[in-house]
Amino acid sequence: MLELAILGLLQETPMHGYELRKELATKLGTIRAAISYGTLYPTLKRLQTAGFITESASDPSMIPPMTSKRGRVVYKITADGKERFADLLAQAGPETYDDAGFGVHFAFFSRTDRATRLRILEGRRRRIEERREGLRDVLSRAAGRLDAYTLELQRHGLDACEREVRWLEELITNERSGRAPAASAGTFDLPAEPLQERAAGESPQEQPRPHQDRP
Amino acid sequence: MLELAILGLLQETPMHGYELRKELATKLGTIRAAISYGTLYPTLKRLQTAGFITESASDPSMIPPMTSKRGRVVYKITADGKERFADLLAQAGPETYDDAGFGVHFAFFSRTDRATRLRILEGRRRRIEERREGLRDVLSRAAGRLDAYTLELQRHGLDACEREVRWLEELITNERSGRAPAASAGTFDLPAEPLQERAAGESPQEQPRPHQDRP
DNA sequence: GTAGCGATGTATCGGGCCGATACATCGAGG
DNA sequence: CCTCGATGTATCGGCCCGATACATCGCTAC
Repeated sequence: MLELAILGLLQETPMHGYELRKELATKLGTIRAAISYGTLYPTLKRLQTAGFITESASDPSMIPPMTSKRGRVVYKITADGKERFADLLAQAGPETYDDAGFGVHFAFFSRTDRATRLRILEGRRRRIEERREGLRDVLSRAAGRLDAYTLELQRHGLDACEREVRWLEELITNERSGRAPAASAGTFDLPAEPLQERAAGESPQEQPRPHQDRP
Repeated sequence: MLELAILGLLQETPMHGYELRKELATKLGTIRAAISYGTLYPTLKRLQTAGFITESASDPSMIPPMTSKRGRVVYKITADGKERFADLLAQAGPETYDDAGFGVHFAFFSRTDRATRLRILEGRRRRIEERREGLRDVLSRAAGRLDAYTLELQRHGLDACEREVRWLEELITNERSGRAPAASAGTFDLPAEPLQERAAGESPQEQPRPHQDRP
């Protein structure tokens, strides 16, 4: 799973480990908080051994700070790596439908063809529906055996399942009709913020603005 | 984490591995689908070595089927194990607030004193709030850098965070006012099912049932 | 000036947990 | 009779995590 994510990010631009971890954290923030270095470095080593990435020291593209000879290692994807990435993106096994696997695949959906997107979305939906049925069974059949807290936990979990199924259904509908993914209006809207100049790479300012939350 | 769960279940009644796994699955169904045997058996061995549980072969409490000499191993909690369980229940480290840790602790809240319950609930809330703030940051600051699918993933994650915080807040309020946990009315309702006879400990019938679980 | 601090950066180690796999018994149905 | 699914115990390779160690850079504070 991590392999896919790393290959995907390195396909955009070469990076060193620290940077990679940060990008991973923002791109997959929903899935896992932050990848551990105890995972990242061994994985990078593995990918390197397999020939999917190469390392080159002291990249030249460092202008602002960093003008010294510290041992920064920049990783770059190879042709084999790109091929591998495409393979991993297209093929969907059972591990594609668990929380982590689905999250990573979804995060790279903009580089996945529609047929695969639909396949993954539907596989994930089936998975969640199964979990949901399991919880319903427990709540209706085993309810008497369980204490109030355990029951409450199941209820909350069931709720989350139902919500996710609805979300997936919406996404599937959108995919089928060829619309963009983000048709969910009102899910996230800043009150009166100027967020036009996004889609450009940068925004130089950044005022105090302490996290307004939905009106 | 698993250690806590196993000790907790064995405190209710002695069990063998297979049964333990099933109980784990229904009690922690929200948290992890089903514990792997590749996890369970080594953990049992560890607990045994540590002196928290003991194994005894071929339990006598097997009346209906099972009258043979197969190597069924029944695990029983020891006095040390009970002490250990109480310790684990009471103390809350950082791992108590991640998804798995919190879920297990919550599942045993009926055996936790109120002060600890509140501490854990609040710690979890803080954790989720941090995750939520991270997602809000990404959505407001880094939005231009990310594609529509990644953004949608973040939105969905943010939504889940906000929902969970609300859930936790409700639970905290209930704890403080001394009420039972399940005040969430209408969260779970089958269309026209008769599920009155819950809350009694038992229901004697249920005929066909090969291998009843607990009479 | 210099001492500390937080961010940047690379790397390893022990251990928990998972999926795959192997093997064996039992009751039920074809 | 014979296979199939549930019950049951157990191991192995491998991913991934948290803790830890070490080193440099730029900033602020004394």
